[in-house]
Amino acid sequence: MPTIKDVSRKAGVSRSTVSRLIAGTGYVSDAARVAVEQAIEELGYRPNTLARGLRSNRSNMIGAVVVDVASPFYAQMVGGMQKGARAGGRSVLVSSGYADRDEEAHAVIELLDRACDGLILYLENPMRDDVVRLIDKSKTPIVTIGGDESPVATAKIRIDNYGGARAAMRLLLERGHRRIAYLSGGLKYRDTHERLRGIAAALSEAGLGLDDITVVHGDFAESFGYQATVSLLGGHKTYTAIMAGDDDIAAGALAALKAAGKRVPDDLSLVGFDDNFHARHLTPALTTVRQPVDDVGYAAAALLNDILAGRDPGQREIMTDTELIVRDSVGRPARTGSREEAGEVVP
Amino acid sequence: MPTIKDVSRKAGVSRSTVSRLIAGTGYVSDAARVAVEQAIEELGYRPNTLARGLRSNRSNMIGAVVVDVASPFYAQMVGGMQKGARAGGRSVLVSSGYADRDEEAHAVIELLDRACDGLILYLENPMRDDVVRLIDKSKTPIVTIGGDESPVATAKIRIDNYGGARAAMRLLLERGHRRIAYLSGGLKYRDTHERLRGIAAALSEAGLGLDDITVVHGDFAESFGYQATVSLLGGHKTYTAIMAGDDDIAAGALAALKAAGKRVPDDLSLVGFDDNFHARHLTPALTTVRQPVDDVGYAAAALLNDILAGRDPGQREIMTDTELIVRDSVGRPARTGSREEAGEVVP
DNA sequence: GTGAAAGCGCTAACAT
DNA sequence: ATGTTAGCGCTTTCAC
Repeated sequence: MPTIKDVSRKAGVSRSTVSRLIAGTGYVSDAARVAVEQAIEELGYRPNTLARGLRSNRSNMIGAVVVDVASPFYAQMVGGMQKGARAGGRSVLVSSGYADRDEEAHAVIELLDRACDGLILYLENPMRDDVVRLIDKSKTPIVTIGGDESPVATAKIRIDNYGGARAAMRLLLERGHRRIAYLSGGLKYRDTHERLRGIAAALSEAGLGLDDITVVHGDFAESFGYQATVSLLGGHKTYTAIMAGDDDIAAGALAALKAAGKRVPDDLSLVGFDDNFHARHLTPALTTVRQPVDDVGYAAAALLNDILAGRDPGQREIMTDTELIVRDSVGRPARTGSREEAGEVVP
Repeated sequence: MPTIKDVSRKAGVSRSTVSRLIAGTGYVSDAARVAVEQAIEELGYRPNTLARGLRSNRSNMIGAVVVDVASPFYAQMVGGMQKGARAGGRSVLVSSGYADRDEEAHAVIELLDRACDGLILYLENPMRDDVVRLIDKSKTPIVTIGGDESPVATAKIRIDNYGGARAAMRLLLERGHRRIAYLSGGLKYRDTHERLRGIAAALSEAGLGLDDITVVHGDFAESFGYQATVSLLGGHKTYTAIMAGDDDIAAGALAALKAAGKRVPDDLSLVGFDDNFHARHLTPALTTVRQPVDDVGYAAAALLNDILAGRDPGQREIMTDTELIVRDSVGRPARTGSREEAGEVVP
């Protein structure tokens, strides 16, 4: 591989001149420019990124930690980051934290070691102290997505889980549902809490509270949705609507509902969260809350580009909106929903 | 950030000793070891990857080009690569080629520039000549997934598209289907051709040929599946089974079938390909061919680890098997399928 | 406008 | 077993 030295020799100039031309910094005469460009062309010269990085202490890479790249949700987010990073001439190095504190620490350290210019962090756990210190010491700018618990964040992108959950619950309420079960994801995930707050807000607008619905805590998994729904159906209470903590849970709930001979939305309504890939493939197509994952990834990378370029990004905290995607899984409560309890009658 | 120099000073030894200890190469006395380890600990020293890479011309990164990280299929593959790479102490730098020749070239060049130790390539287009030359010049080992058209491959991982398609078609044939339509993906994708060969093989076993079924070429997209199925249904021929080039096409076909009031599998059977995330969420759950995407990613990274370590990987070409996942979308042909044409009667 | 020179942090002969 | 030295390829004062 030819080096800058080869180019300079061939062009009959000094290495500095070549360097200046490439970097576009400083003046270069036209004669020199032509000679150097030709030499580069003929030699097939490519600057050595490692050397450049060592010298300038910049790798032109953005590091990203997500829960798991293999999951469609995060994959989309990473896709957005790549596009955003590319706009600033950077690449994205991704690592998975698998929602485990030590794995997350490991991932961050890996990226820091590789001298990433900045980090985008989607973490599920509070950051380990040693990692916090490492970040501080390296002065690497950090953009966090979602959580706000990280003390090291230079800027934050937040997803409006609160508003999304509120919109979903509002829809249920507006359609007249009162006997509602919420199949929540695990309490260890931070999104869970925000969504719960949103639900409470919607309920409160209708003069209700969380106590007026049934909340079951589990995990963001299809199996939880299935089992919880089976339990719900077997219990003494009756329901006209189920809200799921995410679309996986919703898929499980739907399967259980079908297995029990319940029609959706005629007998029961169902709402999800995320607008995952499979949401619109369910039958009926799932009404759910879309998170703008790719936009979020893009915005995070763009923000980092700004920060790294010394540009003021304007805002240090960006809230991205969710969107209620109305499909076919929500209807009005069945009048005959609960003959045995002549409870609330909805118009 | 402390450097090796700081460590050596603090430990009262030379930089070489520190370097040797870290690299685990050469002898280090116990006294020195203790002193150095303590200094590293106290200083919070982390070796500078860039400097190390510049010196040794190794980045400890594996570069990967896939069609699009944001798509669940490739995301899973990348997930596998990460696990495989980590086993060898390497990270994965991913770039998307978007099935475009120049984008793919751009992606490969980016990875090469970053001094990746080896590359995993899932390309949809023949590699541009200048890129081929670049790879040759850099002597970077290459593992290709799927395609075999790349002249630069050090090793290859292949997915048995041929066997998978054959198995799917065999299933249809065994169940008695003869009026079959195949909604193929675009001819520009190489998988398309292999699958077509597999289908031809299965047909030939039954004494038939490709001419005995209807093949429609389109794109690997839901919209194509939908439109093609609408056309099929509106034509003068009748069908008892549809085989789709992938699960997206199958999803579109299913939607069109439902819209036309056809029941699956009672009126028509449907098979997909890929076992995408949504396959089992369709109603009925889709019978399809699973590609072991994550295994493939893992294997590719493991292969590269072997090659880079100078170990003989045993095989330079690994064929990974596909698996027929039988769910609920395939049945026997409806007896009354085509009253108007008293064609073949199947048992 | 251009070149000389120093040095980023590390590794690997080579010498001791 | 350890230190000395040179240099990987590049950027960046500084001097002219």
